[in-house]
Amino acid sequence: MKIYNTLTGRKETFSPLTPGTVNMYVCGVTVYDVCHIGHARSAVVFDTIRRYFRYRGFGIRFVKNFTDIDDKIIGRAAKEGIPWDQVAKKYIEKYYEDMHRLGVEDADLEPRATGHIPEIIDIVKGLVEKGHAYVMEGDVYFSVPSFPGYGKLSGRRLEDMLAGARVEVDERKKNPMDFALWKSSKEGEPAWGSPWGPGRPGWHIECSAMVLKHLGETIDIHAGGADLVFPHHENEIAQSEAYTGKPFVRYWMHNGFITVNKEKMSKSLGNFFTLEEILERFDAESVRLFLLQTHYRSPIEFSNEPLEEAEHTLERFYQSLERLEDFLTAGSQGKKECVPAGFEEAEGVLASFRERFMQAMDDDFNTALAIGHIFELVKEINRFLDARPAGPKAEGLMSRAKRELAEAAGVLNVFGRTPAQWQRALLRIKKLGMDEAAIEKLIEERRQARAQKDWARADAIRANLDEKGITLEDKAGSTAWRVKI
RNA sequence: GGCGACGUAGCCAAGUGGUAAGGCAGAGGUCUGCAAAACCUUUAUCCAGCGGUUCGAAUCCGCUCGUCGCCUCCA
Repeated sequence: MKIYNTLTGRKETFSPLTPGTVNMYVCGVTVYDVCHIGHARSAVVFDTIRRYFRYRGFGIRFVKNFTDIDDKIIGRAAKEGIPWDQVAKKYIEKYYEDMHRLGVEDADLEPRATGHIPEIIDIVKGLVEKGHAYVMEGDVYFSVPSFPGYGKLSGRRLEDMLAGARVEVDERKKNPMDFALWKSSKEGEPAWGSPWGPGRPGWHIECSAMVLKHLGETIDIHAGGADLVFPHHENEIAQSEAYTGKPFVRYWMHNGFITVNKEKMSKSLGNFFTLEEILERFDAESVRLFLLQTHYRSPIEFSNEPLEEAEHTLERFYQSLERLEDFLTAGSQGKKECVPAGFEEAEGVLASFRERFMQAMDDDFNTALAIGHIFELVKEINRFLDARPAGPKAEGLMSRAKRELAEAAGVLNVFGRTPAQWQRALLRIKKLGMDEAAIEKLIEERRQARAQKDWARADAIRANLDEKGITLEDKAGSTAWRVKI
């Protein structure tokens, strides 16, 4: 298995510290507002990676935090007129709601900054004792020049950063690059007691504390969005390694951004789309597929078009799955065995499928390629079924195909529903104003018209449904309806 | 100003040394009462441009152009 490591800038063969088990920490969200599609990308990508590790037989301890105290939460509390911890609670709940819809599984552990104040204080104390941090009027700062490796993750040198001159000027810091480990609180702000007076933790220290407590001094994988590389992860390395004297993280993974008009989607630019509004218009599975159809490190341009394409892709998948299931359900009782000419080819594609799927995923979690392989198999299934096969040999092949698809689907956590569930979900999300019963009733009317060869009447019913967004498909013994995309 | 990434068909997107996956859209065909779907054929002599390394490069190196990111909170 190969993983691109931000620390070295290249793909490396993955081997965990303890063979067979992976310790992984993902930076979650700061809960001061609802999530946008960018947050979803990070969650979905690392959820998929976690699932793949399990699929490959690794034991994995997967930790994802919530930052539930910081300036933005305090600001939001003032704005909404509710206590800061109510802000955190509200947006944590919203986070779960959104992420569950996207098929993101809860982490094994979801620690919060405020649940680790004593651990944070211990580390800050230790850093002060070791001379890596200093106290200034109730604040504690990490001394960046005291840590020689500073800049190794983001690939920059201290001098270069200072030359940038966009660093805030804070006279109390000894060095402009120094960052807060502990912030004294003003009157009325949330505060915890500490050796330096009442205050709250700085942003970066919580992750160091939670990693250390729940996963250990050196962990295998630490992940998050690419915007966390600097300063957040750089600072985490500095404070953690200065404190423990051990390497902090072995593989750093960062996902790429979602862009809008080529620009990074962000709160400050105001060009973001919340998950709430996207999930109002698109089924969650379409969104998840949309996110996985691009390699996790590449940027994704956000717009309706690729989301609609993802719907198409799902439609194609579920239609083939339906054919496959119909074929298996019907069975070959009373039919003459027929092994079509394409049997060998189909068998070949099927036999190599799992291997190709794993090869793609082994290569830095190339979900886009893996999905491509799924569609090669889908095409082969369609082709095979087009040849009207019958008999145990064909059935055996197709039930194997079904199992293989289900297995891959389980890893990516897309393509996992039944075709009927997919259609119902589409019917709901597209708000066509028709329910299943009404559609079935019209299909029955049309069936009768067709039985009498009243083509005009049958076509009128079909046209009527088409106008409302429903396409009919006449199959061997029945008619299926589909939501037009 | 410093550091870095990316530029593949009409669109999306894989592909890091061996001769361009997959999807969408388009054209023609098979199937169908007609459709729809599916399948078949077809759609990049070529991977931003120019040089170089190599038997061989979209893939490695250099330069140019373009786009974006980080350097400030940020997934």
